[in-house]
Amino acid sequence: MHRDLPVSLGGLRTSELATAAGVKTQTLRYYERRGLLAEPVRTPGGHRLYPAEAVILLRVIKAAQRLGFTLDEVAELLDSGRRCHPTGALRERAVVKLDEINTRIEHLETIRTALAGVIEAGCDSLTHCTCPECPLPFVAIAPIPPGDVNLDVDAIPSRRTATRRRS
Amino acid sequence: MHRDLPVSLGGLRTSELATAAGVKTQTLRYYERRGLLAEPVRTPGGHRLYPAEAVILLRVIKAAQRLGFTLDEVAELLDSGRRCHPTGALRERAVVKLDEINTRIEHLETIRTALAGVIEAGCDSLTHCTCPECPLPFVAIAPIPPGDVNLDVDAIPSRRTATRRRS
DNA sequence: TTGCATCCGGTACCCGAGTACAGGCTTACC
DNA sequence: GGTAAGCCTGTACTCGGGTACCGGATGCAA
Repeated sequence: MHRDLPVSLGGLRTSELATAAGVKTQTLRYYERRGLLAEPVRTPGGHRLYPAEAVILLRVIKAAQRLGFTLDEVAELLDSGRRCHPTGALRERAVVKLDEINTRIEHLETIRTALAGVIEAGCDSLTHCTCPECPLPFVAIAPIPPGDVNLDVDAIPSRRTATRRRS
Repeated sequence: MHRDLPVSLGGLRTSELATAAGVKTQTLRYYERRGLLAEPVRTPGGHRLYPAEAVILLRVIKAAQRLGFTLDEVAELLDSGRRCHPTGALRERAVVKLDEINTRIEHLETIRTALAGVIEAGCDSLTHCTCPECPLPFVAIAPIPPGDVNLDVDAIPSRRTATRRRS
């Protein structure tokens, strides 16, 4: 292998990487804190110098986000990908995530149906609707779905901070 | 009209209303701060005494939440319902909300398709996938959908606080 | 060498819908 | 009167994914 073409003579500066990956410079430091980006080499003065591969890594992170993974999950997937030979980790995660997405779609479809009913019936007030056979009281029967309209706060065991470092 | 049956002799205590409506007592005070619940009468000692209708109001709020409305929207709908004769406000809001819900469902369906593709192809790593014709790079093409997986932060003009009082 | 752009770490803040806790007061019952 | 339960206000915290701002240091070109 020959040497790579010189990339900004020694690495990418924070703003160069940010521009190349389409994120803000603050986001890079945020990802570093979260453990998604390894701490890069520094100049003698303390400025970060990223390797060219960092651009690809950031694209991968964004792709995984688009698939519905949280940054914590992305970090874990990247970690398990680094540590060992290919296992089923990604696949398993994807299957679980798919299930999650399906559940959320179902909840939203329930809402859509109820909302369409309210529109169709011509409801004109939450409290004193004058429409005949008003469906509003029946909306009260269904539970409030988690995760979409209201934030889903169950299944969160450990307290965490946005400024934590990686384990 | 005869007098209502005595309800706890003068009104509902905070915990009585909370229990009757299926919410926490703190939530009642939170709703009061948000302007969803009017400030109730107090005992000489400063304890809140709610009218019996408050239970119904809370059920209405919960029903509206189930339809996908935020508390701000619910507050507005309740307000416009109180101020004037039935207008199309609720209907208009519901139509807009329905559109919102549909958009979110579409985003989630895009994610679902991509995720199913990843599972079907048998991807085993985010960074070094060994599967043939890996779909992962193509995931990078679609934009990150707002509102669902990542929080939607556009279209927020005014700064607001959770502890504000109603206007 | 001067001047300006960029970068540094640290902290605080945003969204929504609550929840949690501290320290003090009131109410109700015995 | 004593005591326990409930209520009060006020503040801080949760989730996730970043943003915004600060004072100070560094990098680079003219």
